[in-house]
Amino acid sequence: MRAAAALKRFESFLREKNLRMTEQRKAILLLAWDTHDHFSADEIYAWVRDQDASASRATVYRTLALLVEGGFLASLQDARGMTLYEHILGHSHHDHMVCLGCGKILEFRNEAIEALQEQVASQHRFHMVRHELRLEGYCAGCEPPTETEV
Amino acid sequence: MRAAAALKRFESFLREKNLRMTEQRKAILLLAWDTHDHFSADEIYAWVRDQDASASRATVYRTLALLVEGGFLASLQDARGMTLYEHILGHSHHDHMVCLGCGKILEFRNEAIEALQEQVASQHRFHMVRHELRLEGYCAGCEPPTETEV
DNA sequence: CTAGTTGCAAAGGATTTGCAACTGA
DNA sequence: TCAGTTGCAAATCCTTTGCAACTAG
Repeated sequence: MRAAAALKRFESFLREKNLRMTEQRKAILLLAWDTHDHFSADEIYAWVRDQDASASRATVYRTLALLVEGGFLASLQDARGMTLYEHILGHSHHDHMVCLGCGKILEFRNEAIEALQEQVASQHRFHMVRHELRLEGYCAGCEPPTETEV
Repeated sequence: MRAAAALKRFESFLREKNLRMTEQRKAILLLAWDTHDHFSADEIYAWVRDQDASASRATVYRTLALLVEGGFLASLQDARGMTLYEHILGHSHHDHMVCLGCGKILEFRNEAIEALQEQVASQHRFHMVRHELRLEGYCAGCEPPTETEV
């Protein structure tokens, strides 16, 4: 989904909740749509500050929470447990491989795994609303550490 | 694996790294083996304090990190993002369903999902060392929130 | 107008760290 | 003995919150 369309959806989302569209909220949504990478709260805060030096971290965190709630962004954890975000509206769900060497995050989607998750959940009469699958290891460019490096 | 066996392994692990077995480390390992539930750093700290009122949180955190490194414990995130631990040595790997209603954590294991993960990783020339699969939703005893409750 | 929003600064909560006193091997 | 360990308190890091001044609708 393009940024303009996402923005329209965000406006509807806010209207339905009797919340207001503000300059900061608009800027944060657009910045999130501008990157195809995963970003941290602090990174997007820096980008917001580039546009508006008076913006606060508080607003960034409040807006990120809204965007996650509305299904615009998804959050995930990087190798060190830090929260990262990515825009997902209009994108198909995917899972992540996190490289413990360089920190790079690879995305993948596997229909069979998705289907099996649904199956497992329903077997346990569990009403699944989301899931997170993270594979940790070393990407093609990074060697796993050897015994002696420990 | 029984507590006594785990303790022996912990001793070997420490010896190999030129670290020492201490009363606190022993107590923490045994307490971790005493529960079949997931526990937080603060919970095990409270249990340690029951035995030795002078023990410190710092030691608990340091020891938990050691136990995770040695493959004695695994860590996972609960519904609120808090880190929980569980003892895993000698237990087969499993994944988790986290109830957003009551916080309960259900365990499951699905061979097909495990196999597919391996397959996906190797397709991407990714050397997987561990993975975490978490399904979030509502367990059989908890109703999903309705629209109006939001 | 006025409920919702913001920036600020302070609070929060989990975890880590520096350090001097201890202790296991 | 002496490198490794501990408890303490302070420090960190990320995130949330109270509040008075703003602002969208």
